[in-house]
Amino acid sequence: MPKTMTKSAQDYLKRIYELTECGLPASTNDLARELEIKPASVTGMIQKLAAEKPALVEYQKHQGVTLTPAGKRAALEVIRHHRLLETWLVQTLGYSWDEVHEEAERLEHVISEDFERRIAAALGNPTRDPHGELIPTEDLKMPVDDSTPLSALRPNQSATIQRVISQDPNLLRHLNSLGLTPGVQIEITDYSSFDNNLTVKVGRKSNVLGLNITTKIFVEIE
Amino acid sequence: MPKTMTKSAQDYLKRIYELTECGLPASTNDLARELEIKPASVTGMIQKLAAEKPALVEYQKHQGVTLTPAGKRAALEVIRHHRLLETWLVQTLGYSWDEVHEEAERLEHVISEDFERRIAAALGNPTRDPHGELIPTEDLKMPVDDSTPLSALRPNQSATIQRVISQDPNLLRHLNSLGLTPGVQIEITDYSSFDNNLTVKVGRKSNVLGLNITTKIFVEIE
DNA sequence: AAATATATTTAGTCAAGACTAAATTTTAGA
DNA sequence: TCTAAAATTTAGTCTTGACTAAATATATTT
Ligand SMILES: [Mn+2]
Ligand SMILES: [Mn+2]
Ligand SMILES: [Mn+2]
Ligand SMILES: [Mn+2]
Repeated sequence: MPKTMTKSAQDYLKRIYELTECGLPASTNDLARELEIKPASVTGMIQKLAAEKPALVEYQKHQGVTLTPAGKRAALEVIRHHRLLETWLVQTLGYSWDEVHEEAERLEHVISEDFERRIAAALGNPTRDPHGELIPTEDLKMPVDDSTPLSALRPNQSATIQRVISQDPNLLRHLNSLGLTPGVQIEITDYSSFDNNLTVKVGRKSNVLGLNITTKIFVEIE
Repeated sequence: MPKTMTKSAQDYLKRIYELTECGLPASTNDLARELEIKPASVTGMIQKLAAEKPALVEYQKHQGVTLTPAGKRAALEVIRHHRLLETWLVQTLGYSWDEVHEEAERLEHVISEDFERRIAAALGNPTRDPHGELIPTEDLKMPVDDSTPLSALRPNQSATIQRVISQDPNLLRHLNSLGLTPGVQIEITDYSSFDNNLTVKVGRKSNVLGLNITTKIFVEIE
């Protein structure tokens, strides 16, 4: 593995991991948008990552990038740091799930492997972070997630919320106020085919949720 | 205050603070040694810090540097981070006092003010770190330390260890094994004027300590 | 199949922060 | 006080990772 890894390289690899989870290469433009870096700069960094020995990304001009095994390991290392940190900020310092992302984004690059092991052990080797995202294992395998988007459910189905994919603090606070957080049981009571709204019952309260929300909540059907 | 502050600038300011505690300006060479950076590079950075608006250091060629009020505030902010982090790593993650310095050295630059407040509160606003160093207050005042170097004590004097100024893990482990840690009561039973060795009683054990050690332990005389 | 629009890459620039080698002070010794 | 040593600064270079503007390749329309 490459001796040192800059914060920048780590952030690129992490984003490439996320963008290629669907199986397709990550495009320069998508990466640029996610990283908030101009496309020209992204091309430059991609070429550098591809030139490392061993290569961290597989790159062909105009065809996007994918991670090599070494790049994937590096990405999973950062993602493990990030998700353990978020979990730990929530559990031990009383952060709420909408406050942890930014902090973890900076800490993830500087903690030691020792620190990583200590917080993992202190938390009891958790498998999911506060948003329900799976935490890569210590040997850097990403567990498989078999959850379904809430948007795919229909009336009379029951489910448990597994994860919420959003880093938008406002949305997270909103969902929290509705009681829509990982672990919570829900039931679908209505569906409108016109706007794809779902009526979701949590406890004794019901809420009508649009696609913008239901595609971001993933559940396990019962 | 300057908008952003790089890790480098923070490390420079922290070292300048430490080197100027005695009242004298910090020399280029001393800074270079402490920072493990070549003197020529130190000159360059000093000039940059002096040119900031507001200036962070007072600098006259060949005369060394001192901190301006703004530079001192920035230094104390980093030192507060460092010492709170060390305390917290020891208290909540089971680090020993010889393991925390390196980790804190990296974390100190990336934690938010929110994080700082949270760990300070969780620790009960501690006044000293695991080495007994005073922690700057939230409003960035450095408490005064009235402790005496152990080397100044003579037979029949009793004292309590306040702080140990060393970042050398080997020395710290050695002192730990001798029971010479902050808070511990000691008594001087012998002194040799030839080599300045002191015989120090801790509990029921006695140890003969040379100047290399006795100048690094600070005590409160009883 | 052109023509246009979009995406991507190249070329050249910049700032930060380090380094080496050479020049210049300052300090200390004889 | 003059000289040699030590400390410090200057000048010029390098790497990293950004940026803009311009060139080129790919995709989408007509
Ligand atoms: Mn996150
Ligand atoms: Mn990050
Ligand atoms: Mn320390
Ligand atoms: Mn540091």
